[in-house]
Amino acid sequence: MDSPERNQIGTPISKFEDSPVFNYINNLSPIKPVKSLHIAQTFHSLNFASIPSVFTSPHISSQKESRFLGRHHFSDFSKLEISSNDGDGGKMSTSFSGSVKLSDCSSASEQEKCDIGVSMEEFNVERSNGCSKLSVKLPQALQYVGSLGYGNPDNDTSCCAIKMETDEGASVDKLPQENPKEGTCSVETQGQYQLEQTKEEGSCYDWENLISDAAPDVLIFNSSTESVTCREEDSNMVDFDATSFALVSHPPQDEVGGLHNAQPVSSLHHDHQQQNPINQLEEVEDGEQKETDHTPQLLPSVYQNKQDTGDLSEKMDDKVGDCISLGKKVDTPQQRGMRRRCLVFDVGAQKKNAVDDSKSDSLNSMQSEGKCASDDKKLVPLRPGIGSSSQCVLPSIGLHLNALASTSKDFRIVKHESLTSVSRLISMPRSVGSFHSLTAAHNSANQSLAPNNAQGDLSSNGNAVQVMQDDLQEPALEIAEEFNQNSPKKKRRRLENAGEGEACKRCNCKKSKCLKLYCECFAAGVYCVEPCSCHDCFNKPVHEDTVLATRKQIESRNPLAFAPKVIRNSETILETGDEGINTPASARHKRGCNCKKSSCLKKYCECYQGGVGCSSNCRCEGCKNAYGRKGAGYAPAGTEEAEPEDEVSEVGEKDGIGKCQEIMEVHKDQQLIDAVLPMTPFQICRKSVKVSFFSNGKPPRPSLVTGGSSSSCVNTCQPLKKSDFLQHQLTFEKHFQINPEDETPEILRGHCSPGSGVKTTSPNGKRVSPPNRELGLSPGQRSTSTRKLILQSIPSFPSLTPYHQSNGI
DNA sequence: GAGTTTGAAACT
DNA sequence: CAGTTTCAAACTC
Repeated sequence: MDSPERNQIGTPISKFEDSPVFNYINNLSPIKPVKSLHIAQTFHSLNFASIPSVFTSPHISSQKESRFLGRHHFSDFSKLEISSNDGDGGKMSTSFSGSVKLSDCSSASEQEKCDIGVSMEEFNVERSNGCSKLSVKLPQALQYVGSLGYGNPDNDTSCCAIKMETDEGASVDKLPQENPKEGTCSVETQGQYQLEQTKEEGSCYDWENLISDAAPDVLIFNSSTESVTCREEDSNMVDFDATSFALVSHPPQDEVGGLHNAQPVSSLHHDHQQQNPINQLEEVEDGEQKETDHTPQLLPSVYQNKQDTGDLSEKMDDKVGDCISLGKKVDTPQQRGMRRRCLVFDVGAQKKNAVDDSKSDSLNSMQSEGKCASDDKKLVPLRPGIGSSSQCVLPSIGLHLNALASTSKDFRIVKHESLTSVSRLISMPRSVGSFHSLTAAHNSANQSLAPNNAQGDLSSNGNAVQVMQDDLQEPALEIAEEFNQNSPKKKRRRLENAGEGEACKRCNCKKSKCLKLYCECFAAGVYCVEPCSCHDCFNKPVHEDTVLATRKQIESRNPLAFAPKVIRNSETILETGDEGINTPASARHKRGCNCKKSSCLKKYCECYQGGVGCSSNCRCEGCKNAYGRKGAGYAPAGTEEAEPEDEVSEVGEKDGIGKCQEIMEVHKDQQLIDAVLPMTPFQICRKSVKVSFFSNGKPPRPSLVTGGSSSSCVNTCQPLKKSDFLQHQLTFEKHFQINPEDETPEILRGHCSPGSGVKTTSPNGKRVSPPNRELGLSPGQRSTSTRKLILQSIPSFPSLTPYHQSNGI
């Protein structure tokens, strides 16, 4: 099995040895770097192979999924691997290791364990198999492998190298033997096994070393700090040899690294997983020899972790810096692609991890929010540094999205969400998840209260998502800054200050236990988060069952209870039969308001709050809704602004039938747009439109089924000034260019917002300007509103479906 | 921050 | 379906 690879390895090794880190490691442990070279080389080749995959978006999703699935289907994995590997003895060995780990995972209840196992398996599979078969059988793992670049000659070489190592290492033989043990045993067993191995092999690892080598992942996994350590490891790797090492670690590390940099919290798991695979592979396959390789990287990190969490921030910074340096150092287009990819993966991975953690770990992690929060805080300071590098920042994008999803206004929440992954995950799945869905066929985000119905629609935008990540760096930085200020009160204040945009849902429920629609969080389909001031809150992941049951109950009463309250104009028109109002921006409240004293000029009015005009569905009295009075069509923004009250035309409500034509016209326009433009969140909203006419012109309240747009969307849009829908679309195509002021990707801004985005054509074919409003919003407000838009809109989608179906994988 | 107002949600 | 109560957000001071 000795392949030319070894020869190739030479260079990298030298670099390794030269690095201070390497020296340090050597001092710590007797292990010699020789074999590490092989490993590194192997990975390196893998990395190169992966490069091609980088450009293909599908991989990302696959990766995520693979991991996620992997956990659940470990047993299958082992089987598959075995079958595929039957041909080669060497391959068999590798596959075996993988299978073993898989079995571990399956047996192990802990996610961490599972994660490790999965990652291991993936790697093993890749190496051992190098075959497309595996990919087919194991889409998840395979995809990941595919990203590595199986088809490429490089890949083959890498595989060979691995095989050689396995063959060479006595560990290989041992692996099969141990498999039975591990199969039943948990990860811990693996650690022991490794220890035994070390002992047997004669390697003189200390307990610490063992930990780092064998079980670092397991031990450290959960804590965010550990992730940091991983990062350090990664960074160290990078330092060793920017070119070779960075590449080597990249496939996994990049993802991890990128995530870490950007999103320390969420990325943690990934890092561990990814790194673990490497380490484990080395350990398992190479046994003693490979250990040396690992030790250099692992030891430092481990030690650091043990020493202080307090230093984490510093470490993080260092790591970040390293990552950045890596990115810079290795800037070949390919690598770039890798990074991006990694980022993307990270995001997805994060979700998965978060989801997995939350779920598999069973609420524990979620419950331990407080703990997470602390970790988060630690991490927070680091972020700014992260922002320095584009790559690093990119990962953070995921957080940003999360923040957006959960609460457009407060990023602080985002932090919690990402870190804790518990409550806010819900939101994450939706927003991010939806986007993720783009990449990943199925988002696991079970936690999201509502299923990601929109995901499918969004999937088309996968590329856009990636772009967003790149573009969102600045926002990420802001987030980091915001994180620093984290008292709930401050958050609240901010929200209040933020102005109208309702960014995040934060409730203050006292008697409803956040299990009724009174609760904004619950109504929005998200779990309550720290910023909430609710009492006796049951709207938390811990009480998922209760939440679901209650939700079901409410939905049984009113299927549209969780549907967006505000409907896009086309929908509205159809539903309400109000066409008159149908200016493009004429979104309408699903049920209409019932205001009597507020004249629909205050937020008491849901229509007003949603930034939409009142419609025939409204039973309001003395309506002066600036966005459009009941019975009156939406007036062009300018008109309304000029004199909303003058318009008070109480134009009789048109009969739905009579307006059919207009409606149809609108529909046509919409269809046209849809056909031409790529699917955007906004579009999603549209699609949800249901056509239903009612003789009386008023549809039953629940008549509407809006798949996509959420009330939030509309709401958020409201602040937005009139902008062309087309323009937004174009913007979207441009890949979410970020407006410097808003920091929000234009996509987010415009798409969902019916108000802003919709410069659609009126029934007449004239362009209607959305209600601009009296609510003159400052740029900042707009941004918030836009953010909110995205997030909220997403949540609303899922609301119709059961929360936890997401796992459906 | 406390109290009031308001209208949706829930209940009867 | 209508009326009443409950609830929490919005608003005011």
